[in-house]
Amino acid sequence: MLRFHNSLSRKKEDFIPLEKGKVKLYTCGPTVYDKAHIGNFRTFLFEDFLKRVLVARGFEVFHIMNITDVDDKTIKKSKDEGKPLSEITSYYTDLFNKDLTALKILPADVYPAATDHVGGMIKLIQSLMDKGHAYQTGDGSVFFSIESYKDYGALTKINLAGIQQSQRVESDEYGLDNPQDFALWKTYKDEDGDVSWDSPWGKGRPGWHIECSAMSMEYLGDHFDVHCGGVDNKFPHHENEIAQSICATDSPFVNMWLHSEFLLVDRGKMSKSLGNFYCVSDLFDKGFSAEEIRYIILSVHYRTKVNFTLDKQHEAKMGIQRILELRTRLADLGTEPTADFPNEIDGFNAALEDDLDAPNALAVFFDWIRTTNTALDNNKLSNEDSAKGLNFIAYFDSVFGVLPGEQSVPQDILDLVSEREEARKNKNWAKSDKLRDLINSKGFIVKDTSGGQKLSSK
RNA sequence: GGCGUCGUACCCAAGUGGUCUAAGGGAUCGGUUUGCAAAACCGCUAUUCGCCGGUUCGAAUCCGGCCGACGCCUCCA
Repeated sequence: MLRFHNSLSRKKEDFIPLEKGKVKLYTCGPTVYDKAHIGNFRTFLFEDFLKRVLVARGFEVFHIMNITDVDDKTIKKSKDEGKPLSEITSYYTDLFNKDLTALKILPADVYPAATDHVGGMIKLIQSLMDKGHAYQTGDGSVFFSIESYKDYGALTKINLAGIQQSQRVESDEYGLDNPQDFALWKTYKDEDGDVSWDSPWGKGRPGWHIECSAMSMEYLGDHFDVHCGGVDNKFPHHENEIAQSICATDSPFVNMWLHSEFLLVDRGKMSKSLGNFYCVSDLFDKGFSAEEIRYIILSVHYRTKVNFTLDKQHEAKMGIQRILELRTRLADLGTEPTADFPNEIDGFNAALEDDLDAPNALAVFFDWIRTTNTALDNNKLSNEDSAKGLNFIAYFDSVFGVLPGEQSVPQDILDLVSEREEARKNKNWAKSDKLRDLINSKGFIVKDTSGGQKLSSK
């Protein structure tokens, strides 16, 4: 039985989907105004891990990730660069997709864009107006009245009386019934340029929170299973989403809220001035592989802050190497086809099912690796055991995605290896060692085993 | 000020009332193996879980205080 820590109850709860065997999943996507950084991808990798675990445990997952392509930041960028909003957002959406693919993140079923769903948002706002949960201010904007929803603050246990008043009061926030009321529809301002839609409340654009409500409901229905995001989205974003969704539909909204913790770099927030601000492409430039990035991030529990440092690459590299090493040993041993797994898979699954305890799952897996290596050393592994082991490794990787694909070896390396073979036959150790160094300098590791030379990439 | 998370070996990191004299990984050193290496395996590295009290037959795990780190309350994942 899968259990997840539900942010609503702050407890681990048994996961029971609304429809048996199927999971409706909504994850907050990027605002496409700039390159996404490694912190953003901590969350996307957590969500990918969640999805992979659900799939591995036999669930059919229907996954929606929105693209926020209209908001203050995108509009500002478009103005600053003097380009149409759509040009900016499609450029950064493409970059985002490239990063997702590069990091082996399984694609969502649909990536709805906010600008394609303004109609749905207007309907929701209308419903809120009709039911008295929303009101229009003097300048034409529409706000949600948090006092109209008695359970407001359930997610973050927010104490409205004690909340610190924002120092800043924007023009469209004049005339609010309650300073914490949030915008559903923002009336048109000159700086919005040509970004506007017509609505029953005049020309304008939607507020941020309403887009997730509209798009999740459009694809997943009023009531669905899981909604994820980073912790910083709990308030106000998710709190507001819950309020407006429930008030608009009079239906329960989301059963299970999962939030991933922050990624820190050098123990603090990333900042461009400190030079510790990394985009995915920056890390690739520094020689990180996608698998190493995944390993570093996934080897820490999603509700624990992860401190990203460049020196963790080595740890990741070694861990991955250890797994690949065993995979090669098993494949070399020979196999007898079987669909079974080693018994250790039970402990592995138990860890995953206990609120995605990846570190524990890794511990179980590495324990098994040691046991299996010992058995191999003692010639105590059958071909069937070997096949089971390979199945386990494949299953492991279907969840973690940290094993690189087979890499072809260039011909010049193969030539050096056969030259070395010749030298070894003649016990010309000096030449053999020299060739080993040369091969090493070209990015490959050669090992001498009882079965001859073995090549692997560094 | 309000809300919240966290502090476990040299480093990373699980565990959250007894099976904990605390998993797993990385690193170091020693050993087996090897032409030498590499890989693999074995051993060493926390009687202790930020500090101080308390509850309990029993606490890393619960409660209180203190110290320290971090986050949200500003359309930042």
